[in-house]
Amino acid sequence: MGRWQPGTRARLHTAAVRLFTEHGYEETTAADIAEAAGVTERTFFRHFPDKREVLFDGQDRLIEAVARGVKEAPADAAPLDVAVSGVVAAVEFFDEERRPYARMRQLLVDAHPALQERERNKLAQLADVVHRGLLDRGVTDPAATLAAESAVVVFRSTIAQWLREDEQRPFDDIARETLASLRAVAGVPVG
Amino acid sequence: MGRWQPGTRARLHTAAVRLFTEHGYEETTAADIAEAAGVTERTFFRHFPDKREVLFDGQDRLIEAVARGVKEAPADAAPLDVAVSGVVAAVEFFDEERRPYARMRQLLVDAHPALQERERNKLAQLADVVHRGLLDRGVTDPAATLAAESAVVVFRSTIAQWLREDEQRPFDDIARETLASLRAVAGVPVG
DNA sequence: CAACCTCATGTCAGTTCCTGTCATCACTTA
DNA sequence: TAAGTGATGACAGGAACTGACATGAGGTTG
Repeated sequence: MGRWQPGTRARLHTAAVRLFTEHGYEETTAADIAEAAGVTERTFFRHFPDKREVLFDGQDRLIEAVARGVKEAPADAAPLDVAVSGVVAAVEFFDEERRPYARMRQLLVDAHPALQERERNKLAQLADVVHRGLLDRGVTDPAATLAAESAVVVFRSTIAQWLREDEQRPFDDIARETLASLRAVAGVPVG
Repeated sequence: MGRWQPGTRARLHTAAVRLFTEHGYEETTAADIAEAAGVTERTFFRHFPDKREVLFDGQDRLIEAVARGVKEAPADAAPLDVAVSGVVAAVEFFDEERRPYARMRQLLVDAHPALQERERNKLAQLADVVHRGLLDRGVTDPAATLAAESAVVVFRSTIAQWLREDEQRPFDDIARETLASLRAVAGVPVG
């Protein structure tokens, strides 16, 4: 039947965000989204493995950015610095057209446990990428895992702070500040 | 109808673990578990909010143990030490009848993304408890969050290492070792 | 140009997860 | 003994997915 429509996936994504914010996440069915995008429910699930995933479309590019950031970190940097360099590279992701979008999305996610769960999942993927990057750099494994996961902790805290300050200050400034805080918290206040 | 049966919840839990390991997680339906426990599917969902949750029954006691651990940490300890004291208090949880059980459960969880998602959720609750405990102790908020989440990182890594060593060494020994590793990774000069 | 191939989509049937609602029965308390 | 409580059964139903098969558009090859 239907002739081919360009950007079906993108249309599903934007329709989903709109319907979710207008009527709520649980109140919006996958069929509703599909209809709003002019396709069938079945097509929705061909593009996204489940309903939640539609909100996380495009995160692959963030993952890639982070991987690149880790790879391009200075060779003599400490593991945690390398890891955080990775997530700081996510600036390029948040500095595009996505700004106003990011806050709206975050509101949605924060309001629904099911979506928070999925978000943590994505952050775990981020940790995995950083982890692999560190292994490639020769960092051995207990340390690599710890550094990668700590970097994600810094990442989360940085985003939260960035949004709290209404995206005024540069993302990477806050990231470096957060990293310093983590070091302070970790205990030893040495210069 | 039915006369009251003691321990319905526990019976559902053990039946679930058995069926999951025998036939797989996705292959086992909630109705199967209910039937094996001698109740209705509806009753299953009265005891557990969803199918995954049945595998995490009893985690409340772990949460409580961690909260207690944070509360009882020495007054002059650094935030991260307090936080880790909390998760180290989870020893009492892993030192009971649960040892052989823990490994089997972990195999199940590791094999199914949906269950990993839920596990991360539980760990987030752990972080919340530690976070609240730190706030009660007067630690201010950016630091409290960072310490709490770092403690969870230590916790995860510790469990993994503990299982890797076949539960030979004491849990809290490994935890302290992991904490030292984290400090080294963070580039904090050890005191 | 026709036969062919690929690929996104539509259609339909079916399963599983999960929920609301009401009835029932054992046990408890007044 | 009457009323209340609490766990359960029975049933209906919605929403999230999945598998199988058909269709039609566009590009490729002879």
